[in-house]
Amino acid sequence: MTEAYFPQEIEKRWQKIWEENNTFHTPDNSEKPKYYALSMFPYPSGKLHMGHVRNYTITDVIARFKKMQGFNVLHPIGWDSFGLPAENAAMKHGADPAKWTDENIAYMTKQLKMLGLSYDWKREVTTCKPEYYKWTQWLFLQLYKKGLAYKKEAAVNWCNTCGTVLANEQVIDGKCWRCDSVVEKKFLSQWFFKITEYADQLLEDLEKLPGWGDNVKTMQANWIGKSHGAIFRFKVKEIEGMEVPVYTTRPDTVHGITYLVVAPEYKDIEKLTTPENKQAVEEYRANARKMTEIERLSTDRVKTGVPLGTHCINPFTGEEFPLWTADYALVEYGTGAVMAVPTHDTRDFDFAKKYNLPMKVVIQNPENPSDCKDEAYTEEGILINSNEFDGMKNTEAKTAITQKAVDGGFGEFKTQYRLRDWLISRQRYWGAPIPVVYCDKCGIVPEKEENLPVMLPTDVDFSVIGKSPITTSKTFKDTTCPICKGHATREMDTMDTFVCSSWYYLRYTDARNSEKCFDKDLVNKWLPVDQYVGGIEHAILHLLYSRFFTKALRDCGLLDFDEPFKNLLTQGMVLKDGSKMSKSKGNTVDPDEIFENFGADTARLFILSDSPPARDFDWSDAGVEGCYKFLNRVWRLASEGINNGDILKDYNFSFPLSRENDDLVRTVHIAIKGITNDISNDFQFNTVISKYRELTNAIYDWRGKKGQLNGEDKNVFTFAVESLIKLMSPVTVHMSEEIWHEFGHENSIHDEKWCEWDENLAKASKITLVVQVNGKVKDKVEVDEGLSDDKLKQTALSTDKIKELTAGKEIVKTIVVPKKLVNIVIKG
RNA sequence: GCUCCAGUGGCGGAAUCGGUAGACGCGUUGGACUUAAAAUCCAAUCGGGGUUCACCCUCGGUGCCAGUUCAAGUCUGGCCUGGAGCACCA
Repeated sequence: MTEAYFPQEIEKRWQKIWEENNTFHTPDNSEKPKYYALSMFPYPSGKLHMGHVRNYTITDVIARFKKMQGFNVLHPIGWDSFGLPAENAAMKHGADPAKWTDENIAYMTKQLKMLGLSYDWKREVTTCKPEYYKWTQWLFLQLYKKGLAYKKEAAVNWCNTCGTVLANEQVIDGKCWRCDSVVEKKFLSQWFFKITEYADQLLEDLEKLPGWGDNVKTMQANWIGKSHGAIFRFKVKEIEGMEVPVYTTRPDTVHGITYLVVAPEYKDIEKLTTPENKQAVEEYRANARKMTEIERLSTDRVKTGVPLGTHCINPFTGEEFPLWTADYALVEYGTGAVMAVPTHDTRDFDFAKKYNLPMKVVIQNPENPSDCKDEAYTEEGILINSNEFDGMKNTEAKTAITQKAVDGGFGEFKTQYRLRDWLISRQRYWGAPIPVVYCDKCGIVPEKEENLPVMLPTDVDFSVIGKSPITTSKTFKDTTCPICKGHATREMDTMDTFVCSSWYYLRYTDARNSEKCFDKDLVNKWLPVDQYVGGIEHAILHLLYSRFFTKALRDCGLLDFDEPFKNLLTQGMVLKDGSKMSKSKGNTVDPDEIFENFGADTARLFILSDSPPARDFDWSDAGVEGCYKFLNRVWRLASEGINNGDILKDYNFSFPLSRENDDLVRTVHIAIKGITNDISNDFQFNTVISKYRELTNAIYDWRGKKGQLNGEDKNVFTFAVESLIKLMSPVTVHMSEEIWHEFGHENSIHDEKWCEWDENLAKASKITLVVQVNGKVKDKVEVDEGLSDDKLKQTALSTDKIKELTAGKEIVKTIVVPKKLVNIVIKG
């Protein structure tokens, strides 16, 4: 065995052998229990970045560890390959998005293989290939049949730079998630998925996910935004038979209403406007349309509005109050109208102050009454000025008042969600075409399943500006109606790429099936994913959509489970010099360079070593070198062992051993136990790696003390080094394999069983007893493991130091913590 | 404003149940080897004070203030700071 460690040569060689031997193929039929380890699949942007390296290394180590523990592990990879960057690149360079995408996939595949990842490449999926998007379209049709896909005219988010609409989830701070441009509102007819129908399930089933972080779960819960309240319907005084319904979470304040607000886009607003007010209202509405989302939704903005001239009647009091329009009411939420109680709502208060509208206090804290002149009182309290409800606690009044409305026929209890339906149409080329046609006679007609896939046309002109390139195709638009065979035109929009990524994890179970989306038995056998690993940026988007898809497909009879991802690990970002790696900051580290200079094993080891997976990780060049040195140290231990004849082909030793050898064997067992627990317990790879180092240090120390090794020593030494190599094998996949073979083994170390430990050996023969006086450490004594509590107490009390400290003092009590510590409580 | 997460040496971070705070590493300093360098190895490294000064003793220390306890980084209450998410959602 060479004395020097040459990772590049070793890594290339083993990668080739593994590929030839099909080492990481996953059989569908196996006696072993299944384990599905999954990384969020990449967008083929061109090259891997360190975030990918971290993500895939974490999942790979988990997959390998589980495999060694005896599971049949599914660990697949694929490409989320539809999307704007390919199309933008095509427009810029006049290339074909398909070609651009294929080239990127080819390059990144090479990089993934260089990282030594244990993927079953036979299950690779690529969402932009017809054999995949055929099934994306097929699933769309299933949702359509279920009434979960529908088209409607709505106020939607429009990104002018990307030239397409966006889902609510893709608007961050009023800006496009991709290009950061300010998003506008447009009224367009678009395709939606009815995710709101699953709002309650999506919320409640979060409780079925103890393996998800609280941060992700609360983000989803907040996004769904369930609230309890009431609908009240107010008669319009001036218009016979006309009513304005409002949604409120504060029915208890209904006696304090002094005006009512409808959104500028409210459907009946023109009817509700008197001729005298028409001009002002029209101007206000036009102005609101012009404003961006950001301007409109800014909370710091001074509220504005104009009166409509009409009035509503409060059915609880008979009072009349004016109707206004103001853009602080949102047309998409609730009923689009708000009952305003300035005394008990800060927004209504601000508005009422500005326009000098009346206020009426109806809730009061009896101990500290407020007149609500300076600010709204939004806390709990007792009702006043509320007729028969006076004196009631407001929490109880919510129910009582709503009940009165129910009984009177002018209201009901109502649960409301913030979640909106998922807008999936995109006015872009590089996506899965929505498989519907518009027939001159039959209207909207879904494409027949046997006609799938609806192929993306290739005769398109990418140089067009201001419209989707797909519209330039001469072959795509005109078609025949599947029902009447008459003339029809195809839907020109494609699907949001998040639709493609909402089901890819299902396709891996049966990736090559050309007859079906997936085999039902296979999908139910492999799913749910046992461990999903990816970035926190998908906390709402991809993870919420996938959960919705799973539930919807379950209801279509395609799946037997409710939740796709049993455990979720959201890995932290990879930072450099304290900030996120990015091209614009110029602080990126190229994985290729690291592979070339240090090898993939060093990269894998380092990316796991310094921080727990969920935390951000600061890349440091010194840290990489430190890991490289450590691997050299392990390599030397093995190569010197072989070259000196200290490594035996098989080890074999029996107890009792000499003291030092016994200690080393115990150290190995302690390491096996610790490393196994650390991986099993939230994948604490940073402490796993520190334990690799501790074990390595211990073996070095032991050998340093021994000098020449005798027969028993060689057996123990071989056991120790071989255990170390095996424990490291999920991380340093190539080096461990190389050393394993140098030690004379014929099989792959990756087919080996994980190391086991003996509980009796996984502890030191001696323990350090800590002796405290009044809770402060005063002395430490080496004692044999397994002494009784009484014996420990006696030992503690009999040391010179403790005798001195306790002399002449009263010992109040003595607490013994078995195998650890004695605390002596003294007085005086 | 609301919600969640975090706060430990010069740095990344350790510390099952409340039981030796700072594992392991990075960095720094000193030393060995060497003509020299690289590599490697050894040692020191939370702060203040003391001392008979390689040992040792003592006090303080996990964002802040209280509390529970024989014992608190860990539990409880109240704050402060940073990060993330949501935000005119009635």
